[in-house]
Amino acid sequence: MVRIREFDIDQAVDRAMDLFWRRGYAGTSLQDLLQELSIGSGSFYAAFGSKEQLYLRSLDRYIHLQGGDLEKTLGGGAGIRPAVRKVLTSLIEADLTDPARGCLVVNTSTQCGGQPSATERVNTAVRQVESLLADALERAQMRGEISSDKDPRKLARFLTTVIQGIRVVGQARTGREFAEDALSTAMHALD
Amino acid sequence: MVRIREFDIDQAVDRAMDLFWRRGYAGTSLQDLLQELSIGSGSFYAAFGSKEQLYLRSLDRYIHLQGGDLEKTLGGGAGIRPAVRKVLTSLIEADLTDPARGCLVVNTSTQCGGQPSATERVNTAVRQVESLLADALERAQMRGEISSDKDPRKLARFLTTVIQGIRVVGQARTGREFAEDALSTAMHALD
DNA sequence: CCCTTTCTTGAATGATTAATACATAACTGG
DNA sequence: CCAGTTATGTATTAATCATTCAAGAAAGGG
Repeated sequence: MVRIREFDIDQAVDRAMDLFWRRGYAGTSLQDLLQELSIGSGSFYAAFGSKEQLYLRSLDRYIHLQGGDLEKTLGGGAGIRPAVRKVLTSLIEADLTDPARGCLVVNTSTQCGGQPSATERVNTAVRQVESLLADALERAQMRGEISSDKDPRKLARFLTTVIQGIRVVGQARTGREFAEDALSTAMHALD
Repeated sequence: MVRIREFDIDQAVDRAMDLFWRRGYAGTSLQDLLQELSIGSGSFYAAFGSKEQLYLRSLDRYIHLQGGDLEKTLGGGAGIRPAVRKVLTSLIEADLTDPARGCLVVNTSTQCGGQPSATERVNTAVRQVESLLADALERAQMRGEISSDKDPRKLARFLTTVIQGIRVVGQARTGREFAEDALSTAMHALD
């Protein structure tokens, strides 16, 4: 009954996410996006409304993907210690592999200038990490892996903060040792 | 022998630093700067060369000021624990007072897109924090405030990472409790 | 095979950007 | 008080920005 879209919207969001991730909001021009997505501006605005809306959509996608990864790692059969270690290690590796990316949530929080819709998402993302960690820590505590006098939520907030910190020093190109020293020290908080 | 400049360059750098700090590089237009500094574009380019050069100069100024503050707090007569606690607490307070600012170094690292001159400064700043903390921790260790089996540099890297993390979650508007939970957990690393 | 609907293409829009040019004004050594 | 030097203010530049618009193309029901 109608002409069908020639590109896949979800795939386009993923590609846009990658571009925003590496170059930031201001650093990604509409031309960059059009070229990366191989579409014209008409299609772009018909599909996404505006650059800002696509950014927010990309950010939502990012938060969803990261949350899924985190949940999977923390929910895998391993104990809480190797699981947390794996979470932190994979961040360090990611920063070493591609230092230009960092974390889209962190990038957003420093670039959005307090814009409500972006700030709200940043807050949501941080709270998501906090609660995924808190749940995992609580389960570990019930299994006896963590001393009963620890507060899982407090520990989760601590680890969330360390995660954000690692993402920052990772972008500062301080080298693997730096982040690994921070990691090994942070792990002692679980003891 | 010549006409003298009508504005104070150092003061102008301070004001520009404040603007870049709150609004970011891309978010601060030349017009914004000219208005804030109350000068014309001719004077601007004569004095600073370009927007980018002024940004780097503002960043240098920021790093210098922050380094001085940190050195002062860590060098004050207090023990290492209250000193470190004060450093972290003041960051939390700053984020609560003015969440739009955050840390200019962190902001730069996520906004510069890997530009060498900016990345280099970010690296320098992180290493500066690391070594100021490492020196203070080493002195504290010699005074017997810190157990001799600790590695001051490792601890310094950990605290540096926590500092960056606090700056991020502070901008995420997660509230005072969040950062304070992270702070109190982090302090145990010194025990 | 045509009509309706939706998508695509590409040019045009006006706003904003950083940066420059130039005439004028201020200051000082001689 | 004049000459030389440097700062200032304004107007302008060329580029780039996100967005809109209109005309043509694809698809499927009747």
